[in-house]
Amino acid sequence: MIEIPKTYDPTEAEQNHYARWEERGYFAPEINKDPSAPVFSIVIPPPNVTGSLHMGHALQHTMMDVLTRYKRMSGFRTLWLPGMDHAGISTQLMVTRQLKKEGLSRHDLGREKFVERVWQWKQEYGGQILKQIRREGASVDWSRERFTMDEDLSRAVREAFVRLYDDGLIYRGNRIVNWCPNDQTVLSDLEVLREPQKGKLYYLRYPFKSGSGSITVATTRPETMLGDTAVAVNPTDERYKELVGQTLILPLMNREIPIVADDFVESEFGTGAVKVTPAHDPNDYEMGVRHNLEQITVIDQFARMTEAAGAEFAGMDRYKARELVVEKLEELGLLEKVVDYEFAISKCERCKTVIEPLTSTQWFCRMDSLRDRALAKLRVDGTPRFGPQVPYEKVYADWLENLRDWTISRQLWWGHQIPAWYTADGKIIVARSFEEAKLTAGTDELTQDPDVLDTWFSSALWPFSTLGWPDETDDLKTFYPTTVLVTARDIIFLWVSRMMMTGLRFMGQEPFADVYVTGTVLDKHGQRMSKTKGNGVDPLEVFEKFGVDATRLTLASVGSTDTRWSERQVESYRNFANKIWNATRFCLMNSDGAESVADPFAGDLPLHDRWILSRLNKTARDVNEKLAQYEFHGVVQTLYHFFWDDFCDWYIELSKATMTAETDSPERRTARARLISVLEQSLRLLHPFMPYLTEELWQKLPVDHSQLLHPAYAGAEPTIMLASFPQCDDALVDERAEAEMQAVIDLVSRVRNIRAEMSIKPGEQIQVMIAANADLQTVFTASADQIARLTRSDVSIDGNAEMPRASARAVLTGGAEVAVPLEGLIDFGQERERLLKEKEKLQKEGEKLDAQLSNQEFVERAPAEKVEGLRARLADIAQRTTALDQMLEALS
RNA sequence: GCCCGCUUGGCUCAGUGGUAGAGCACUCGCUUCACACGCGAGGGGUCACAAGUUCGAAUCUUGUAGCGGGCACCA
Repeated sequence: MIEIPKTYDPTEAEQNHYARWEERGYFAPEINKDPSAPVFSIVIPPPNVTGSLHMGHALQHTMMDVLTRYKRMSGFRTLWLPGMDHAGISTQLMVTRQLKKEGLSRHDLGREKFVERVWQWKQEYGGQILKQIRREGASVDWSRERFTMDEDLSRAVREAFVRLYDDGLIYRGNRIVNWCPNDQTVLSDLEVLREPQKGKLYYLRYPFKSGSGSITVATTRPETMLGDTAVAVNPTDERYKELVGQTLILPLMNREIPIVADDFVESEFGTGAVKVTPAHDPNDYEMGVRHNLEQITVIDQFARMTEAAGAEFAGMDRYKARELVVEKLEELGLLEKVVDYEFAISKCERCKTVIEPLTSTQWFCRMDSLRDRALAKLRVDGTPRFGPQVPYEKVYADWLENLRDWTISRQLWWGHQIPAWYTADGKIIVARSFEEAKLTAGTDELTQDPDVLDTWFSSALWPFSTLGWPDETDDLKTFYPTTVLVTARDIIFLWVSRMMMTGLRFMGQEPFADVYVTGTVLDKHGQRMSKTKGNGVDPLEVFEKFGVDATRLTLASVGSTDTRWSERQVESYRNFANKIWNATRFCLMNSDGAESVADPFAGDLPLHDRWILSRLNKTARDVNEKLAQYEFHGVVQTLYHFFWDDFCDWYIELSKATMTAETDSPERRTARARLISVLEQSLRLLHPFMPYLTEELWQKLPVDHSQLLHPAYAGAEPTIMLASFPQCDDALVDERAEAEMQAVIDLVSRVRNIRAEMSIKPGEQIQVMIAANADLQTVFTASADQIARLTRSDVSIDGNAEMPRASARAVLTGGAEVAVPLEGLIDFGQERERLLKEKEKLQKEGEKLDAQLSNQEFVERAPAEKVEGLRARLADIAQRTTALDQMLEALS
C-alpha cells in the first residue's frame, strides 16, 4: 500500500519536475525520434527584456503551453521557441535613469560606453521574466532561446533592411512626424495615443494686406500661428469664395500669407477658415505640399520656440509661448473670442508626453506592396485564420487597407543601428556591413547613420530570424511557417500584421497559419490591469497561494473573452487539483495486486466499467476536437466534470465494494487495475493544463510507464509529458451503457432525495423496493449491490411486489417505481404533499408538450425525430402521472 | 463621427433555433473506512428592452438602452 499526504501541496511538485524535464531535453524537438512526425511550432511573443511577468503573459503562455504539450503528447515534432525583445525605448530609459542616479547623462558616457552599459544592465537585471516563464511550467526549448539584439538576429535585421532598401521600399525623407520631446525620438503612428483633452478654441483675426477687415480662424494651438504660411478655406464656401488668392498679414510676424482653397477644410467647423502651419501639423503639412507653401519651423525638438518664431519667443516653452501669443493678440484686438473645447491630443504611448508634430528627416518603410500581399493572402487563402474570426479578421483587414508609411528610424542608441553610411559629399550607402559599404563607396571616409531601428522592425522578423534566416538552416526549413500565434489583441497591428507582411516578403510564406487572440484579464471592477492604476494581480503571488496548475486552469478558462479576475475561481481549481490528488491517493491506497493484471478491460465488463470507458473516450474525443478549435474554456469544463462527476462521484463509488475488499482476489486485482487505468488516462488528458500535478501523480502510479510513451519517444526516460495523448476509441463508446447507467444514477439520486426529505438519519439502514419493466429490472438487478451500497439500504427488486402503503414513493423515467417503507415514521399528509408537488411538476411539463404536439404546423414541419422525441416524453410523463395517481389514491 | 463586442440565477462566466448550465455564494443534513480544498440533498433565472422572421427564438434580423473596446486629419 502506498500512502501520500491528505492534501496536495503544489510546492514540491513545482520544484521537482521542471529542471528534470529541461535537463533531459524533453522540451526540444530532438526528443522526437520519428522522422516522419508532423511538425508543430510556435514562437513566443518576445517579452521585453525590461519586463516582468504579468497576468497577460501568464494567460498567453498557459494557452501556448497547453497547445505545445498537447501536440507533443500527440507525437508531433514540437518546438516552442522562447526569447526576449530588446525593447529600445524602455530599456534605454531604464539605463538612463540608472545613470541619472550617478549624476550622469548618456551623453557623458558617449554612445559606445552607453551601449556597453546597457548590455551590462541586461546581464544584471534583464530577463527576470525568463525565470518566471520557467515557474509557469512553460515547455519552451531553452536551447533555442533568442534575443533580438543577438548577432544572428541583428544580421537578419540588416539583411531585411538592405533588401527592402534595394527594392525601393525603404527610403529616407523629410516629412512631418510624431516627435516625443521627452524621449527625444520620433515615433510611429502606432506608438502614439489619442486622448481626449479639455482645452480652448481660440478665434484669431488675421487682417487683410489691403488694410481693411480681417478673416477669423479658429485654433487650439495659438502658438503655432508664428509658423503659419497660409489660411485655407473650402473652395465651395460662399462666404470666402471671393477672398481666395488675397493676401493677409500674419499678426506678430508681419508676414504676408495667402488665402488658399482646399477641400480638407470643413466649412461647418469654427469659422470655416483654417490657419495653415505646415511644419507643425500633419494636415497642414499635406495642405502645404498641395499648395507649395513654405514650412517654417517655430518649435524645436525640445518643444521650445525657435529663432524663426521671433526674438521675443525664441527659446520659450511652447505653452508659455501660447500664453504670450494670446496676450499679445488680445492687446492688438485680434483675439475675437476663446471658447471651451474638448479635443483629442496625441501623447507618447510610453511617457505620456504631448507629442509635437515636427518636420524631420527620417527613414520610412513604404507599406503598399507589403500590405497588398498580406491582404491578398487573407482574401485568397483565408490566412491567417483568426480565432475568434469575429471581430479580428475585419479589424486586421481594415487596418491594412488604411495603412500609411511606417517611420522606422528612432533617435536612440539602444537598438539596431541603421545600416546606412554617408560619404563626405552626402551620398547614402546602404549595406550589410561597414566592409560592404566601403567597397561600394570606394572610400572608408564614411559616417554611419546614428539612428537605430524601431524595436518592432526586428520583432517583425521574429518567426524566421529566430530560426536562422537569412541562412537556409534546418530549423528554418523544418519549423517555418509556424503553426499558430497566440497573442493579445493590442499588438495585432504593431506585431502580427508586420510579421505577416515581412514573412510573405522574405520567406514567400505566411509566418503562421492561425492567430489566436486571447481575452483580457480585467480587475474585479472590470478595469484593465495597469501599472499606473496599481490594480494588477501578480501571477507569481497567485502561483504561491494556489499553485501553478490551478492558476493555469483559471487562465485557460478565460479563452478569448475578457474576464474579471476572481480569486474564488482559482480557489475552486485549487480544490479540483486537491480532488485529483485525493482520488489518486485512494487508488494508491488500494493498488496492491493491480500491476499483475495484464489487460484490465479484457472480457465481459460490468455496466459501470462499460460506462466509464464510454465516458472516458467521449471525453477524449471532445478534448481533441475542442483543442483543434482553440476552445480552451470548453476543454477545461469537460475535463473538470468528467473527472469530478463521472470518475470520482460515480465510478470510484461504484467500484469501491470490489476494490476495497478485505482479501485479495482476481476480482479485486482487476477492479484496482481498471480504476488505475482510467485514472492514468485522465491524468494524461489533464497534463497539458496541469503539468506539475499530473507528472507528480503519474510517476507514482503502479503502471508500466515506458509502455505508455508515445511511439515517437520510445526509449525516453518515462514522463507523462511524452506519454500518448488519449484518443477516442469509437469501439468503446457505448450509448446503451450510458443510458442504463443513467437509470441507475437517477434511481440512487431519487432514493437519496427521499432520505433527505424524510429526514432519515444518514447512518440508518432502509428498505428500498423497486418495481420496473423487464429491461430496467435486469439493469437494476445487475447493479443491486451497488445501489444498496450507495443508498445504504436493503434492496429488493420485484416487478409484482405490493408496495406497502406506509412508504415514501417515487416514479422514475421509464416506468420504474421505488418505495421506501417507513412504517410508523411516515406522515401521510406530508407524503401526499410531496407526491402532489411531483405530479404538478410533471403536469406542467406535460401541458407544454401537449400544446406543442397539438400544434398541427409543428407536427408537420418539425423534423420527425423531434416530434417523436416529444411524443415519447409525453408518454413517459403520462405513465408516471398515472403511477403517481395510484400512489396518491392509496394514501387517501 | 465610423466600426465592433458585451448585456444569462447574488457573483464570475459557459452555452445553444426545439424541455435554461457550471463554479462560487445560499439552505438543509453529514467526522459515510480518498478528499470538510470534502460528501449527500435542495432553493434560485419571463437569458437587458421592443418589434420582426419561424411551427418554434434566450439563440437569427432590426431598432433602443447601458457598459466596454477599436479606428478617425475636423483646425
